[in-house]
Amino acid sequence: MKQIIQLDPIDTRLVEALQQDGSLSHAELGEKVGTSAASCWRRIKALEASGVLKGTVRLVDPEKIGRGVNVFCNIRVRNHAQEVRKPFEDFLHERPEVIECFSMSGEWDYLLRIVVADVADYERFLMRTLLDHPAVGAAASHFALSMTKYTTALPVG
Amino acid sequence: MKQIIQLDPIDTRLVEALQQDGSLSHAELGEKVGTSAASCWRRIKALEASGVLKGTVRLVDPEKIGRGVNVFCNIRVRNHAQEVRKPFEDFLHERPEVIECFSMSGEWDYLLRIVVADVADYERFLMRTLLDHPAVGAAASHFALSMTKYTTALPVG
DNA sequence: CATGAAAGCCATGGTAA
DNA sequence: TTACCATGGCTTTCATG
Repeated sequence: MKQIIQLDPIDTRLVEALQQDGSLSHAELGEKVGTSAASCWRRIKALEASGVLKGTVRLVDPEKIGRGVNVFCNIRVRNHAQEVRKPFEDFLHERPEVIECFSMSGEWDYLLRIVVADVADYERFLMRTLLDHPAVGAAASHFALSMTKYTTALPVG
Repeated sequence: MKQIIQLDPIDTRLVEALQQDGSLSHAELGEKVGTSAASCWRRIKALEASGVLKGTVRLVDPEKIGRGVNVFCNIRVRNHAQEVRKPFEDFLHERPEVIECFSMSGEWDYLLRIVVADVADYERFLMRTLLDHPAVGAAASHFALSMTKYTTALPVG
């Protein structure tokens, strides 16, 4: 059972602010959320300790590095045994072009988001990497035309 | 036409490192990628200016704040005119539970990733918010059972 | 011309009251 | 919460390959 952490109004605004900009100083954060820098510092430490706040990352423009094409791929596994799924999931973790993977209810077992340079690049990945994996029974690919919205910020509070 | 920026080996490692941990100091980065702190500083400024590096964000554990349920929702719009799609996209930008939205090729027009607390929470969002929007013609929802992989780091180089 | 070393200033984190 | 201090990072300059 996962523990949900309750946040007071200041923590809530703090987490909102940090999700938007992780480079703010404690003083700026204090100003923004309505408390002092020292208080911010303590709250952030507590939020890190409780596991609410995770890492700080720098975001990259996909287009600028030639990874502007998003493909969603539904996967059905040959066999639902853990001995089949686990190695497949490990394999996905090692593939950097697989940005997201969800285990799904319904007709398909997994939904993957994959970033590639172009259609030919995806063909290579699909044919030579994904479909080669022994766990994969069936796959259905859907190309995105554009990214309408993408955020790492979750609604909080 | 989007411009793809070519990165030399040091820039590549720099961007890789910053995508993993955006809180490293220039000195630590220099050590990691094999150059000096000053050089790192200059390179980062250039990568920001060229648009490769975007913001720094803090990540939050979805489970810990009660947003552990992911739903993927396919949407078909009533009408493909820009006068219909644009207001719908603006509407999605205002909905914080909509984390990602892609305009899609194929049978459906949009694919949304939505984070909610539980199934009842999703029902409210679907019935009272999404399906109420005049642009929405049809919707098909798929629940994730678990998040197998999630990263913000794109493959570079 | 870009890089790396050196140095000073300043802001920041951390602590004590 | 406020005030303070010391640490360390940011930024510039300069010499070098």
